[in-house]
Amino acid sequence: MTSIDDVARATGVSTATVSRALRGLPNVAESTREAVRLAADDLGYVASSSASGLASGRTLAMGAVVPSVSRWFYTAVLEGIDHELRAASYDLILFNLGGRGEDRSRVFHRSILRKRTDALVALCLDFSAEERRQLTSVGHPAIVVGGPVRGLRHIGIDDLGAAKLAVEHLIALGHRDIAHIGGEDEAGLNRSVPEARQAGWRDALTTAGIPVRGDRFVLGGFNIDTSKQATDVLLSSGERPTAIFAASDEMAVGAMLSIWAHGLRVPGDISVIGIDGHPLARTFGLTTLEQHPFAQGATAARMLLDELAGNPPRSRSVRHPVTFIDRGSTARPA
Amino acid sequence: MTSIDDVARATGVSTATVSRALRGLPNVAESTREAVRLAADDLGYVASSSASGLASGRTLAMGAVVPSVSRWFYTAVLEGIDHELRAASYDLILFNLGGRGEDRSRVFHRSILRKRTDALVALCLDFSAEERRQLTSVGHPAIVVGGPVRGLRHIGIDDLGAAKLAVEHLIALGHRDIAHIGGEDEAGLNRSVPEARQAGWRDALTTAGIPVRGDRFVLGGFNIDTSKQATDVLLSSGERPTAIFAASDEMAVGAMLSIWAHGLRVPGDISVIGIDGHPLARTFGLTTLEQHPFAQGATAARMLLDELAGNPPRSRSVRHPVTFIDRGSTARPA
DNA sequence: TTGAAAGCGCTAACAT
DNA sequence: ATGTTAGCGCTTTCAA
Repeated sequence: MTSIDDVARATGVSTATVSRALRGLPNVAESTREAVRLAADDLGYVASSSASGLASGRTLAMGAVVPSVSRWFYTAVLEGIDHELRAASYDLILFNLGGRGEDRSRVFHRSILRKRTDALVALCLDFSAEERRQLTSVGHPAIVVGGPVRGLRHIGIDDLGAAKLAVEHLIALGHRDIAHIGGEDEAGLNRSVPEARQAGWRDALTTAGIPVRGDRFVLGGFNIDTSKQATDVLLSSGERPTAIFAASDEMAVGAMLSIWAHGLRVPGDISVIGIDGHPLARTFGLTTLEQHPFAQGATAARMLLDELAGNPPRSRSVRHPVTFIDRGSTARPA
Repeated sequence: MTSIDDVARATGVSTATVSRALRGLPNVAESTREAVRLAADDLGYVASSSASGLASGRTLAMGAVVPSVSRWFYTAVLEGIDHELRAASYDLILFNLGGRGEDRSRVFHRSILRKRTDALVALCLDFSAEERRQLTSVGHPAIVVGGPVRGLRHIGIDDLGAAKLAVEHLIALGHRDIAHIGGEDEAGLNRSVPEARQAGWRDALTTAGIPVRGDRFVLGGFNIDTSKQATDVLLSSGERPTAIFAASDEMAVGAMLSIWAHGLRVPGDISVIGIDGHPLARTFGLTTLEQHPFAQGATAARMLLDELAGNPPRSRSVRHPVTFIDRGSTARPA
């Protein structure tokens, strides 16, 4: 491997100058910089990240801890993060907690505290007080995207408010029998999000003076299949609700499939509304409240990069707005 | 930050011994090892990856270059890779090429050759001769998952064969008017895969003595929406095909949605078959040929880890088997 | 089984 | 504008 010395020798300058020239630092003659660049290119020299990381104390990499990479929301947030990182020439280290819980502390220790990264963004994950202490002790700025957390800034939407908006939309159309398909995450992660959305459903009904019926709440698994099954149950009872508010777009699609399978129409027989802005919502003509995970991820990454650039940390959490998109899956009750 | 010296001092041994003890190397007294572990735990010591990377020449990280993280296939492969890496205590660096082509060489240079990783797996990506030369020169073993590539090993399925199987299945049911919805990748990436699948369609028809009609081939975009539109076109013509072979499961779902929207039944009026094993296939009762991206990713990662462990490189590419799953979306023609 | 010491390839003060 | 010189925190011979 060609090292910085090779380039220095080839150019006839010191390694310090090579380092400065290549990193675009000031106080290097343009002619020198050009010569160094040429030599580096010629020799195929690229600085070793271990060496520069060790010497400078910065890895130029950011870590993203995700509960899974197979869910739309997470990948969309990841893309937002990645977008900002690329602009800043930062690399992305992916820490996937996927499934098993035992791994978690190992991952945390082995990888995160090993200082492979300069900062950390966690998706819908909580940190224990101990973990936060450790993060602080390694000087790792961290931020959470998704669910709110204790003791750490976070980027997210107002889940309660968004859910209320969705249900209020249905109420405004004249619905009074509105069911809710609540989400449940496999690992018990991210519980606050489905809970907030459920609370929004209750609140909106209560505020409108509509009694909250226990049998109008069913649990799905944040995916199409289980939500479809949950809706099957909902529709098998004698009297059907006139509208369904699902805790996610995928769940709403599941509801639509169930409704269709029962020979009913959307929104003719039953109105359906979701939350997310999932691509399928467009495909299925689903009315929804879009949250913008890409933007959320980008915001998080930008905040951290800012901080790493030496700007004063913005300690405040950021609440992203949601967008109401009417695609016609809701209408006044028959 | 507590360093290896702190642990050495606390334990009263040399840093060399601490290093050996913590890494589980032989020739360390059990009592010493225990003491070192205790002290390390106590002090919250974790080795710096930059320092050990620099000293040892190994980063204990593997890079994955992906064209996008928002597509099912890629994330499934990633999970397979991640699974193996975790077992080996390797970290995963994600290089997302997402969209723009200009970025590519920058990413390649800046990140990959910077030796942040010990090995590289590329998803459905080709390498230029120059890039391969560079990879070799940094001693980076590399492998490709997905499309076949020149000059590099790759893990993948027999796309031509799988497509033939799908079409032969339809022919065996008695179909003679079989349409194909071909895939087209946005970035022009991964072109060989859709091409092979299309070739399989042609081959199977030809072999069965069925003329290949140009108007029975339409192009979708490897997603539900465009495939639905493509099918709309297919169905708007006078006489309908009796079966459709889609180049992916998502595309097959798009076809089903179009068919239903036309008031037709699957498989009553039109049979549909896909390729992939996408979760939606189950949801929609789609008959398909499952490829197993998780397994493909795992195989790739394992091969590289093997090689990094010093085992002789397996230079051969690996062809993964596909699994036929009949979910009833195909039947004999009416 | 353990320790001493020489790097690994860079960066960052401090000089010049 | 450029060079000198210490490290950064580990790993790894080589000795003991």
